[in-house]
Amino acid sequence: MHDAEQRLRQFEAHLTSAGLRYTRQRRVIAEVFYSSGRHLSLNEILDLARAEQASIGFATVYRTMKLLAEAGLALEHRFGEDSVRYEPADHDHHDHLICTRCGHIIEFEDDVVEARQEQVAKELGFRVASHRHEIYGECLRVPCPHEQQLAD
Amino acid sequence: MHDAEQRLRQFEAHLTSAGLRYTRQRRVIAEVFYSSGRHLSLNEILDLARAEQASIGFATVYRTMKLLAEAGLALEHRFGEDSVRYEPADHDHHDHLICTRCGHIIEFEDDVVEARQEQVAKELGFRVASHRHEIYGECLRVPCPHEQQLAD
DNA sequence: TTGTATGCAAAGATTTTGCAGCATC
DNA sequence: GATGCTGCAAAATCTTTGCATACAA
Repeated sequence: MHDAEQRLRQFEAHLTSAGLRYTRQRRVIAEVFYSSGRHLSLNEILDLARAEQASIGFATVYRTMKLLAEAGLALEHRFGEDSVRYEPADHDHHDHLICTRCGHIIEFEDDVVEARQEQVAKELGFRVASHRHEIYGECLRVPCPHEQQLAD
Repeated sequence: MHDAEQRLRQFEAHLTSAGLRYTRQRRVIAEVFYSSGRHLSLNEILDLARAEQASIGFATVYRTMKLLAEAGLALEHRFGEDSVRYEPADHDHHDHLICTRCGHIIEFEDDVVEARQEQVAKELGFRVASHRHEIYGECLRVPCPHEQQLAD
């Protein structure tokens, strides 16, 4: 995984080149986002950011995450019925396996699947722009070894 | 694709066996749902149903589609940023390829992908309960031959 | 008749935006 | 000092539910 510092610099560069400002709030939000667990909801990011600066508002988190997503530095997900979650876009493409028992999210990637879906799209006359592949299932190990819970 | 009539009978049987009622509204909603295009939003279903019976309310469509989904006769989807869409569960499992230009939705299935994802989950110690695989892309043919628009 | 269903409207939940004051460049 | 940013609150969406009335069995 890329260095969080590198992502912060990329964010700053993105803002600067667009004539936007790298404010204290945006830095704090990006920091907690890149240094914490993946797949965070806006409220989770807000809580983490407020630990650094209590006055930060939800709208600022909302708009900052939109900026990060537009800059290609964060990815938006909507797993199951949940609200939007953000994930740092700091490594290669991957898909997700979601435990229906504890909510734990495992990332995976599979070249065979990737190649096949290109082929399928091609046969249907399509050029792939992006895709989303989520597997929902249950961990076979009991007790479930994944401690993270779907929060918020 | 299964006969729409068959699905209506299954719905009626499901309701009856649960002590629920097969009302005019439920019949109308199921009829338009099974005889029309796939992947309809609740408002699209409402419009179609109101063409048959103008007094039908949104809440009735909402609750009826929930019933159909619980009965396994309809599938809920949430493509991209859209609201929920329903699809008749009247044939084998398949995934979706969504045109980012016109919103047209093509169904596909690929045994290689299906088999690989079982394998991936197994390697990670998971049993697959369900999955969702959506490819977003652009149709290479110009003009786009798909006339259906993402409505509502 | 009796319990369920309906339609309306209101409540919830989440996402998005307007705006007055504030901060950055 | 101008322009963009923040935090608040309100608006906009979409989903879900309470309730009085209507209806199916």
